[in-house]
Amino acid sequence: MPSGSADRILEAATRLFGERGYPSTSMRDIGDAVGLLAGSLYSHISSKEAVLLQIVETGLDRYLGMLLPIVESDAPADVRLRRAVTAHVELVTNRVGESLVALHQWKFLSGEHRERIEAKRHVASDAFRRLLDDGIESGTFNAVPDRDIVIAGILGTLNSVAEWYSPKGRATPQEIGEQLADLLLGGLLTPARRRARTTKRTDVAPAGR
Amino acid sequence: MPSGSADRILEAATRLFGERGYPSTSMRDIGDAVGLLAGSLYSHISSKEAVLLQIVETGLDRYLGMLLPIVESDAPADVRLRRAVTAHVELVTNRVGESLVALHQWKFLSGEHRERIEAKRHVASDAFRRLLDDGIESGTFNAVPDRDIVIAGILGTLNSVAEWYSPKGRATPQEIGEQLADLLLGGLLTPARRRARTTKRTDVAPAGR
DNA sequence: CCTACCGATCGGTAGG
DNA sequence: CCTACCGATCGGTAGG
Repeated sequence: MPSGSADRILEAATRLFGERGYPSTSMRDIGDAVGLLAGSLYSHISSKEAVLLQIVETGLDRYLGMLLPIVESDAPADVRLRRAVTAHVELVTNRVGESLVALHQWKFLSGEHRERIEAKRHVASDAFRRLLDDGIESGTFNAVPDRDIVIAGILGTLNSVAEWYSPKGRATPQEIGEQLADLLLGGLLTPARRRARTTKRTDVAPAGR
Repeated sequence: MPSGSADRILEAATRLFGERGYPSTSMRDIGDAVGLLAGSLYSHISSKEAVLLQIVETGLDRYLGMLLPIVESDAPADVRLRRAVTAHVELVTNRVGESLVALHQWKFLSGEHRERIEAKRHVASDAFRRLLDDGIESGTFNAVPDRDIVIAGILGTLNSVAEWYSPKGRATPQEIGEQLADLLLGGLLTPARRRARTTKRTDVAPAGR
């Protein structure tokens, strides 16, 4: 139950950075949100960028702490992927502000801070890559020409949830997670239509590179 | 072949707004890129926000001009969806800067400008909704509990391409488009595994809301 | 935690 | 298209 001044500043900054972006949020905006003057914030924090770094790194660590045990469990690859998808959606919907900052505002970190965050982002996509490899090797997933495209596609879907999710929307986080898992794992096509398309695949191949 | 001063300013602003974001790009940055002083830009443009609006609206109009004829053609729904996916990827990879600005920086437009852009964004998601409805009605697509989740999932994947695509990457825009279409239309699961999962669907249903 | 302030930078303009 | 400048706002600090 965080309620110290530093925590309240961090909470307000998380919300504001997520809503308006880091460069568009001034220290005066954050001060207004917590009832302090801009200058007074510096009794509790060292710099604006240090606040950003802490939000981003906390969010990324939380995400990896959720993702890695799921990916490294010994369940079948498709079960692990489904769990990763639903857990991802639940984390992101539970912490929209933190997720938005961790996903987009890290670009405004400088130098070594930014490099450390980029390294942790790689840990996450590497985990998905292993998961995909496992599934292909075991015959659970279809072989794909380029795994990185599939990974980027999956993460594109999952990360975008932070941008449109509203707790007032029709669907619960669980329902969103299940439906996106169905989309990414099962696809849209009905089984009958899928067979028809598969046999005609070369008809729609690109003309050439 | 645009090469007037106003066009060169627009090109530079498109690249800079896409790379750093609108609030982090100063008129001096744009001036540097085209070899003018910040104040001199105002002989060719009326304001920084007017430049943003023109980039966003041009990009969105270009996108709708591509999407709507595809969605409204009389091909089967899955063919139309595949065409929309590949065309989306080709447009976004062909104009990364414009796409990034149109997709993310419109939030910094104010008042009526922003409202007009939001309306046009709705036109695009409405087109996808019709397409999905057509496919479900004709039995081409599986019925889904909430169409908007599927649409958001598809657009999340497609729009994220602008953030990671590089012309120096392994895959061509055509290959990316085909693979993402396979992912979104066909899914990852092999046919055998798909049947196994489908019969056990209720096992993994959420505990409740 | 406030008062009072710093130098830097912002979008934009007048006048030529 | 430049010179010269405007008021506003920025992140941050000294001193209490």
